[in-house]
Amino acid sequence: MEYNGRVTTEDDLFPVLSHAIRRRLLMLLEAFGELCVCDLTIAVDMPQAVVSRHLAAMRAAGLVAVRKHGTWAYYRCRPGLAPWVAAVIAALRAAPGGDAYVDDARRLGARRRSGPVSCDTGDR
Amino acid sequence: MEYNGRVTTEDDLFPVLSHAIRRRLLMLLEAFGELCVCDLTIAVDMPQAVVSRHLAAMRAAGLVAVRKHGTWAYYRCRPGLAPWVAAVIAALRAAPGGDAYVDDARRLGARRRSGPVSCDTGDR
DNA sequence: CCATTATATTCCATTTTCCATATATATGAC
DNA sequence: GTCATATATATGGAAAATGGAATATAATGG
Repeated sequence: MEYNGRVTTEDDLFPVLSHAIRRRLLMLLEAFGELCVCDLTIAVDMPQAVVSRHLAAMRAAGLVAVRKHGTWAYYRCRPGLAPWVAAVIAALRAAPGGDAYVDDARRLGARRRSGPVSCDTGDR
Repeated sequence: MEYNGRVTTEDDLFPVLSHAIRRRLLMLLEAFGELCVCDLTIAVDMPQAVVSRHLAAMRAAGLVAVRKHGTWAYYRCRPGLAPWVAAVIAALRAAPGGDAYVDDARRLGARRRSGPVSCDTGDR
């Protein structure tokens, strides 16, 4: 149940990167390492169902992996991405729309600095 | 009339690269430098209207530029692409779907080697 | 002028994507 | 067991992408 998703092809990667929310989620996971859906929902300020559906698309494309612990689902960038996929993501980080990522990280960081949250430990 | 299209953003680039025909057209333009629509139509083996519409989308996204001479329209990769865009395209070249590009280039090369064609010179 | 060739665009039907909303599932607290 | 929370999925409808076919535009040759 650790690794899920397939090998990422062009037909998987570019449609996934075509949506701004999915790009923002990807940048957040790269910056923070591992995040649960509630963190991501707060960061991008979108309904939980929307975030969950976009994460499912990213998982189906082989971009992210999930680890489930208790009620929470912790998403992270899938390790061992093909070099060409990693290169595209690296290039994305230098794209002009970086302001959105900064705002997202700030929202998330504010929540984290306000004290530990339930999903930080996985205990409840 | 030389430079057309806008600065390419993430919202432009990734939808354009989401379609296999557009990726194939881009790889062909990178490999051959400048090609007219009739060459590209033969290379990807699709109806001319389809090729023309995809090229229009790539031009609107700022990825390619057109030079018109006589009846022909010569498309090329737009010079001066933002570094992050160039990096994505370079990564694309290393993606697994490269077989299609090889076939396209072979089809086009066969036409070229069979003698000069009208659109090579721009004369008729 | 007319005919031909190269390219672009329009119209229509189909498919896909997206969001909002509601609901389902699962886990843990009590 | 009930309740609350976290996450996933289903449903319905709007918007966009796509291809096929036909047509429009534009340039050239005769």
